[in-house]
Amino acid sequence: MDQNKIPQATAKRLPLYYRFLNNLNQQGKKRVSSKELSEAVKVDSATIRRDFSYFGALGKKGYGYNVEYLLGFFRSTLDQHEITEVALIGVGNLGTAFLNYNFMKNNNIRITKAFDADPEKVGKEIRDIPVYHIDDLEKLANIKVAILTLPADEADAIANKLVENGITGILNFTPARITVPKSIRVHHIDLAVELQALVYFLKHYSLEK
Amino acid sequence: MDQNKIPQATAKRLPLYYRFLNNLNQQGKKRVSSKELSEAVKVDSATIRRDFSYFGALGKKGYGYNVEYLLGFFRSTLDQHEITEVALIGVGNLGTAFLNYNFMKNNNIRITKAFDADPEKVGKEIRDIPVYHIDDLEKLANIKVAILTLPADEADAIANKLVENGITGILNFTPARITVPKSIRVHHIDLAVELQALVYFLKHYSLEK
DNA sequence: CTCAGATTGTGAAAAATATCACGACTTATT
DNA sequence: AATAAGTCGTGATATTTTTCACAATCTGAG
Ligand SMILES: NC(=O)c1ccc[n+]([C@@H]2O[C@H](COP(=O)([O-])OP(=O)(O)OC[C@H]3O[C@@H](n4cnc5c(N)ncnc54)[C@H](O)[C@@H]3O)[C@@H](O)[C@H]2O)c1
Ligand SMILES: NC(=O)c1ccc[n+]([C@@H]2O[C@H](COP(=O)([O-])OP(=O)(O)OC[C@H]3O[C@@H](n4cnc5c(N)ncnc54)[C@H](O)[C@@H]3O)[C@@H](O)[C@H]2O)c1
Repeated sequence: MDQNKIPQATAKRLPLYYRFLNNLNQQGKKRVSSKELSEAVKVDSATIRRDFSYFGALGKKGYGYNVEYLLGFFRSTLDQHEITEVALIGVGNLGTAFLNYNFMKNNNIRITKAFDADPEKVGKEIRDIPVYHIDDLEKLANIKVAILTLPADEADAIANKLVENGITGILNFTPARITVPKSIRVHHIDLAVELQALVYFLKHYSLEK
Repeated sequence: MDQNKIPQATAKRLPLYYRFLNNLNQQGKKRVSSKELSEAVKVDSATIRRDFSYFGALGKKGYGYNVEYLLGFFRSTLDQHEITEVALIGVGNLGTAFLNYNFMKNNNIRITKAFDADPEKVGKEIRDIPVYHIDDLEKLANIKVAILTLPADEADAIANKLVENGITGILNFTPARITVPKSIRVHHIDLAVELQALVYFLKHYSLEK
C-alpha cells in the first residue's frame, strides 16, 4: 500500500510519540528536543530522530521539533483526524473492563459494537455500546478491527467468522494462536506469557545489562 | 546472574513453548517436532530449534523432542515447580478483571495480594485475594513482582514506593512511562498503543509482506 | 553581526534477531 | 541389513533494529 514502508519497530512507537506530543501541546509547550522526548517515552534519542527521519526532516537543527507541527503530522499519519471504529468480541471480565474504560484520551479509536454468545448479555448496552449476538456478525457493518476477549477454545473459529465478515485486523487477548489468512493482521497480547517472561527476566537477567 | 544469557527474543517465547508443551502432554502426546510446534505457536521452526539450542541439545535428530522431557526442562527453567506470588496495584476495572481471571492454567504465577487507595475497596476480598491499603506496602512481604492497574498519574510515585518495598519487576498497564532505578525491570502493556499500532499497520502495510 | 551552545539528520558500525540449508543422526520399513 | 524418510543442531547469511558520532545548521544573547 504505502510504497515507502517504515520499519515495524518504528511504527509501533508512533502512537507513543503521538500521545506524549498531545500532552505537551495541552501543556502549551511549543518546542521539544529528541532528548526531552527520550526521557519521557524512554526511547533512545538517536532512535527517535531516526524514527522521525523516515518521514522526512520534521525538525530544525539547533532548535528541535515544533510541537504543534509534529502533532499535526502524527495526527494525520495515525489517522487520528477521524474516528476508527472497533468491535469487541466476548463481553466477559476482560471485555467489560475494556468497554467501561474511557479508552480514548488523546485517541480517536472507539469500541462501538460488542458481540457475545450469552443471551443474558445480548441486547444490553454497556456505556452506550450495544451488545449483539455473535451470530449477527453482519452488524459489524464497516468495522475492520476486532478485539478478541472470549474463551480461548472459541477464538479460532470466531476469528475466521470475523474475517468472513470483513475484519482485517485482530487484537487477540486469548492464549490461543489463531490461524487466519495471511492478509489478516493479528497482534497478540498474552498476559500470562508477559508475566512469565517478566519473572524469567528477573531470575536470569538481574542487575547488569 | 546467569552467565550464559539467552537472547531476550528467545526468553519472551519460552512461556509460549511451555504452555503448548503442557497442552501436548495433557493430550498424552509423547513426541513433537519443531515443525509441529511451529504451526501451533506460529514461530518459524528454525527459530524454535535455535531457541532450544541455547539450552543445549534437547532433541534427537530424526526424532524430534520428547514432550515430557522438554516440558520438565522448561518447567524448571521457568520456575514453574513453585508458585511465584505477584501483587496487583489498583483494583479498578482492569485490576478486578485480572483478579477474577483464573490466571493460572498451566501456570504457577498467582496474584496473592492486591492494594488500592479507595477505602471502599480496602479490606474486601476478591476471589480470596485480600485488598490492602496502598499505604500498607509492608504487606508485600516477599513479593517481587507487581502489576500496575491504577490511574496513570499515580503510576510513577507508586512504582517508586513499590521499589522501596522490595519489588523488582513491574508489569505496567498504565499509559505512564515510569522512572525507576535501572536495576528494576519494567514491561509495558499499553492497550491504546497496541490498538493504534494495529490500525496503522492495517492502513499502511496491507497485503504483501 | 558574531559567536557559543544546542540539536538535527544521517552515514557507518554494531548488535540483535531471523532464516537458510545441509551434514549428521534416528527411526521405521522392507 | 540396507534404504528411505524425517528431523535436529548449527555454520553461514540475511534482515532488522539500535546506537555512535559528527558535520550542518539554527537560535539567542550580547
Ligand atoms: N480476564 C483476564 O484477566 C484475562 C487475562 C488474560 C487472558 N485472558 C483471556 O481473555 C479471554 C477472556 O477472558 P475473561 O476473563 O473475560 O473470560 P470470561 O469468561 O469472563 O468472558 C468470556 C466471554 O465470552 C463470551 N463468549 C463465549 N463464547 C463466545 C462466542 N462463541 N462468541 C462470543 N462470545 C462468547 C462469554 O459469554 C463471556 O461473556 C480468555 O481467553 C482469557 O484466557 C483474560
Ligand atoms: N480498563 C481498561 O480497559 C484499560 C485499558 C488500557 C489501559 N488502562 C489503564 O489501566 C489503569 C487502570 O484502569 P482502570 O480502568 O482499571 O481504572 P479504574 O479507575 O477503574 O481503577 C483504578 C483503581 O486504582 C485505584 N487507585 C487510585 N489511586 C491509587 C493509588 N494511589 N494507589 C492504589 N490504588 C489507587 C482506584 O481506587 C481504582 O480502584 C489506568 O491507568 C488505565 O489508563 C485501562
